[in-house]
Amino acid sequence: MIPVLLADDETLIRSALATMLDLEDDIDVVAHVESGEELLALWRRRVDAGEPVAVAVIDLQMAGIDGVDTAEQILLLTPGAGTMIVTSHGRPGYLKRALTAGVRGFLPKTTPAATLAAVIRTVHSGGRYVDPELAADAISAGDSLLSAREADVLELAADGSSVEEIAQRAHLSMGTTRNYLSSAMAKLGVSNRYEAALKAREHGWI
Amino acid sequence: MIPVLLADDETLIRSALATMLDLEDDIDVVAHVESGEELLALWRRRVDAGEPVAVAVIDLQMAGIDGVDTAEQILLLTPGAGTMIVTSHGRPGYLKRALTAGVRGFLPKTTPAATLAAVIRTVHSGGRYVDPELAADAISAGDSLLSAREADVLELAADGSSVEEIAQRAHLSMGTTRNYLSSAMAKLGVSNRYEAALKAREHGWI
DNA sequence: GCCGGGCGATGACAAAAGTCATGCGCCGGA
DNA sequence: TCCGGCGCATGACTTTTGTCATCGCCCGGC
Repeated sequence: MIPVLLADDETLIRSALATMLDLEDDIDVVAHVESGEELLALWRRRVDAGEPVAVAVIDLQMAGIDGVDTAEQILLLTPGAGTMIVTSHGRPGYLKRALTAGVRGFLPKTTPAATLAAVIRTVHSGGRYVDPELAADAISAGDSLLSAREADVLELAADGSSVEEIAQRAHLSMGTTRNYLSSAMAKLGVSNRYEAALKAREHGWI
Repeated sequence: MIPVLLADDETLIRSALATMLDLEDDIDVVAHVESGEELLALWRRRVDAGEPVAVAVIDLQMAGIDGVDTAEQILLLTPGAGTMIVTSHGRPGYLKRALTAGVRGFLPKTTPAATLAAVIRTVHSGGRYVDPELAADAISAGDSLLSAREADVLELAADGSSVEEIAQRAHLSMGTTRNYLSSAMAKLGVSNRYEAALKAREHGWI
């Protein structure tokens, strides 16, 4: 039996996944929780109790700490632990972040159900699995064109702030802020910061 | 047995929900599909074959026609049919749209799993169920402040288009477009269209 | 029958946003 | 050591936005 922990903030989905996985005879969903914090607490408790969990299946977007950060913390506690991310939004940037953090499975929620169990087994036995389409996207997307400051400023621009607000929040002058926005827009091939922010977000760069 | 049809574009979620619902002994998930179009086609086929489906459980956000539109079409085919919406994003505007369309169940995906089956039974027996929190939000949110054109124009502004593009797509002059944007911004209490679009979206008004 | 409000448009103006050239300091690689 | 790139900043300039006053048309309610 593979002891599995499940984290997803959508209770309905989480319960349904747990029910489905429990029908597999080599998978045991020991618990499911609704946040990264709870997952970490539970993971620690199981380790301390001498009943470690083998694989954590984590939703990418959750309130509080997100899926990748959660996985990162788990891997700090238990290097080589089996962690995998499940997500609705398959953005290449997240995949890259996840793989860098040491996550061994990355699946969009559009994956056929049978794949999930299969990937849990793969991850449990030390293997890796990344959704092929996402992998292709990530490869074609390549690295971020944006410099660190350009990305910062774009991120602050994403909620519709004025240059003045962005400048204040980034501790920059307004002129500098506009320069960064301008160069980010040029790199992304768009003509205003909102499009730039949207595009950068698509690429997973901010 | 209550014959149920399930539509959600996330295969993993859809299969998991189907598996879970099939464990209930009075619910029979006759099929699950990944789009509103497929759901409609299947619904029609079942009606023609004399084996009508009792309840359609539909995800709100899908590629192609969305959950509410799908439900609306179903209710056109089979007035009084049991339709319910399940969603990740509980925005009050959607709830209102859904109820107006005749949908009898509206649940966020954060609902406990047991509720889903219970609501299917409620809807099947002619009742209604709306998530209490969402209902409260919808009541406090109130009606849209925006006129039809203001909402149109804001929606077109949401992807970062210039006034010129918005004007073209809305078949308006640039001046008129700016006037609508301006009045929408005033009504929403913000100082640019991107903030306005974000705020309107939060309220479910666009 | 009149009034208000939505819809559509103009024109003029002020305020943001975006562009460009240019400057300085710092760091890291050739 | 020198060059290039990044980070940060100014200033001057153009374009795009946002605001406002004003106009006309049509519709629905009083």
